[in-house]
Amino acid sequence: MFSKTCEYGIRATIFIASQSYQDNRVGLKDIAEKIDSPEAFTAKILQILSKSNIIHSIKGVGGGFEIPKEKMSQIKLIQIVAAIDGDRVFTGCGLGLSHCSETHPCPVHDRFKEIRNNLANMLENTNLEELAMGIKSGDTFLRY
Amino acid sequence: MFSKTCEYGIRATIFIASQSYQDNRVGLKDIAEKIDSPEAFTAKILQILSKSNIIHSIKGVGGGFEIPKEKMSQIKLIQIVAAIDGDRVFTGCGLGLSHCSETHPCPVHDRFKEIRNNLANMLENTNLEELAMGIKSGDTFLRY
DNA sequence: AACCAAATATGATTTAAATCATGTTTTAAA
DNA sequence: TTTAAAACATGATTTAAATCATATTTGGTT
Repeated sequence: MFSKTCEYGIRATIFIASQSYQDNRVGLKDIAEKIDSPEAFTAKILQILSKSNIIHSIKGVGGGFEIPKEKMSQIKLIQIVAAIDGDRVFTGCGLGLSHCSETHPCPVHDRFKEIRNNLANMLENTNLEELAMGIKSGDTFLRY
Repeated sequence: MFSKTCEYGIRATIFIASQSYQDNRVGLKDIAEKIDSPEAFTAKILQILSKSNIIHSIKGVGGGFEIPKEKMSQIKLIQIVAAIDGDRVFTGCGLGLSHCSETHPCPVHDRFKEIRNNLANMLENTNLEELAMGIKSGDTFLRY
């Protein structure tokens, strides 16, 4: 569904949010460990997220990553996915046609449109705060 | 969503069905051309489909691939996907956790379950015959 | 000002998926 | 019974995604 880059990106963002929620700034090493991801690869992903203004980074000693508490409920899953994977998931043809469209549809065009709309709605309506809550309460997990 | 292998596989199967519908056996070259796929790669995929009993192959001069008309409405999209991509699409975690489950869920577990169920239902309820019809009537396309 | 811990930037390597190439087997027809 | 057209089988190569490695910049601390 999503690229691994995107999967790690979502997990990292949720972890950062769950920590920021209790005013805890976190560093790369900690993030990579807590979401079980390769450190150097994760660093790159965090930079994308940082440039996309989804997370905030602070350089230097005592630096790290954080997300302002008041922004959490505004950040939707779709922003993370869009920043990393682009709109591939939402617009790409289910059968890989490069010019699949309403006027030139593949055989599963309409059926897929519905699935993709479901997905898009879900991503648009899910915010970081709710996801971070599950981690904080121990109901959901970011590794294994 | 699906691997390219699977996308080509679905397209090839639909094309074969649309031709078998009018008692037309088709060969590799023709298939690859009509669905715009690399020939040698397509050959491998057709072998998977053949071994999975989704398509029928005939060797030798005048041979090719076909699907018995009476089977078409019985073959569902999900069989093709399962034969090529396995159950990855239906069971895999949305965030890439290897042991995501009801008792150890990722933060989007329930939300994704719904999407995946939608997808599975669609694939289970879509048969080859209906898809082949769209091609035959010129309403849908298998290339570009 | 010097130092160190952090993020940032960039490029190299590895891995898996996709693609290509080549030889083997089967079968109808001449 | 030879030939040719087809599928089948297997391995090599290419490509893109994922991962690793290394050097640079930044900013607080001493």
